[in-house]
Amino acid sequence: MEYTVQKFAQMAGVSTRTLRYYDEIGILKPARINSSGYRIYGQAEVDRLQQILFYRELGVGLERIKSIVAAPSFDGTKALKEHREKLLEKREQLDALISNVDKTIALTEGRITMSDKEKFEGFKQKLVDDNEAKYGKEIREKYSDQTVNKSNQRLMGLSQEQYDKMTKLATEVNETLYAAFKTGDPSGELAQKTADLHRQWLCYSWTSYSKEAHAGLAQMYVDDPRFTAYYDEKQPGASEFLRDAIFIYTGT
Amino acid sequence: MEYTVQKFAQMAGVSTRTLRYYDEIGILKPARINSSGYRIYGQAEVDRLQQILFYRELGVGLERIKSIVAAPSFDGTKALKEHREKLLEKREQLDALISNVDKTIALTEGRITMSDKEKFEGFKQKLVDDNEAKYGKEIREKYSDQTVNKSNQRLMGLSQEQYDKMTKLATEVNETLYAAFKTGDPSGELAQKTADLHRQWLCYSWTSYSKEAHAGLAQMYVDDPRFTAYYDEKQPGASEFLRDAIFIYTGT
DNA sequence: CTTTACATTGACGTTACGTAAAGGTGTATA
DNA sequence: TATACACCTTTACGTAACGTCAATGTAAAG
Repeated sequence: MEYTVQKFAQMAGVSTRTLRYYDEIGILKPARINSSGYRIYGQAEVDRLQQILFYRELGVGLERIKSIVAAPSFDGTKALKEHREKLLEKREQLDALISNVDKTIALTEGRITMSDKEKFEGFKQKLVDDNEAKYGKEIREKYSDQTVNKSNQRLMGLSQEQYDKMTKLATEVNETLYAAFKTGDPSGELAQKTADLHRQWLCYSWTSYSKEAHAGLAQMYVDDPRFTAYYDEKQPGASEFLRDAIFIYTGT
Repeated sequence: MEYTVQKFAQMAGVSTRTLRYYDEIGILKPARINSSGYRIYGQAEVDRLQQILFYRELGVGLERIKSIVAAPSFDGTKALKEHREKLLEKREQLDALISNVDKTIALTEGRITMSDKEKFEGFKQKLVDDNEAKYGKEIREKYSDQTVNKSNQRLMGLSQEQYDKMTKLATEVNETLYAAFKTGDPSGELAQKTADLHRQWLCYSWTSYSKEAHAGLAQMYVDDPRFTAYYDEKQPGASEFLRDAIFIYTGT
């Protein structure tokens, strides 16, 4: 497939000016120039622009991008896997920011207090040195693997301590739910405590917490037989009770 | 609490130059100037800078930010809730980018094909007009609520069509798993199809897909009695079989 | 054959600061 | 008391990554 500037730009979601600029600074030259002097882009340029945009998204300067993708040792696949890591990091930062906003909202509503320092959590970019991060990871993988349940933990990205807490929380949820169910009141103290424990438990496996998602999951506990079977086994109707409690907890 | 430029900058994670610039363009003036001409910032400035940085993070220009936060009708709490929405949107975009990277990696490994257009998914910023988005949402909430299972769908942010597909997929996963289990081979075609269907199903409830998380969940199916109970009920050992299939599928 | 859409190369403008220069201030230590 | 040193000030020029004209040539459609 061949593209003229405009077609190319439209498809990739950049401006024609950007493409010309990229040509100018030599970061992305067209495949060829036709008889009228038009820039014609081909397949290789499509893929290269994609790479460039990945780096750009991560805040890398064009000059550095140039030296990266122009290097003869440039390994596209490896770069992609690194992109992936960085994007996940960026998502963590974004999650931190979101939780910051959540906290700030709670602050204005007078539910909590926040230090000045906390107010800027999530803005600061983690400027991790590539090599350090990589070696650190290798070391961690090498030496932490002797612990039990390693595969699970590692896959979920949890530390031993976190994992222990998580399983302990799961037990607590069950116990509290059982006790709360007997009161019959989903808005009661015990039921609300169950909901809160459940939220805490969730936070170990969720990248970020939102009331809506929590409530959605609660509904799914009722709709999805997998969960219903589990909770209702010991106590028929427990799934619905838990859902009601969570709905009240999240204010849905 | 009072801060000099440096203290303030350090706490907020910005440069002193930035603070001076913000003073210069009148977007954030210090509370007062002391006898030596030093800028002194107070509590109000801390909160204001936080607001500014929220907007900046969203890519809003300083000139626009100025007119927003300087407006006498400026409602901090309302603004925060809007920030939250925008940040969630941004996260969706980021998730799209991550899934793009995942796809591109799969592409280089020859597992799938990708159109040129797909290659740029997630880069384009959704430039939603505030009002349109708001009205559109209100309208959607008003008129879509007559459908069945509304609460669940709405809470999960799914359309009727999506929800139907999701439940249909869940059934398919079960059926295929049952058939695959009988073959006894987790690397076989049927088992791998099960894993793929499972991935598809996941994508409805997960904000983003990653192999690691998928594999992690598979392990949890074995460790967490909630899931084990469900899958093993009809077919003892099904949970572990599914986990093995997914481990192979994700290459873990 | 004309209109319209799209291409080209300059060239200057813009945003949000970085970076240095030249100098005043506050305080701990020799 | 001197002086070192970290901190503050303003002024001013530099920069990255384009946006935005302007002037002009080309392709395709009616």
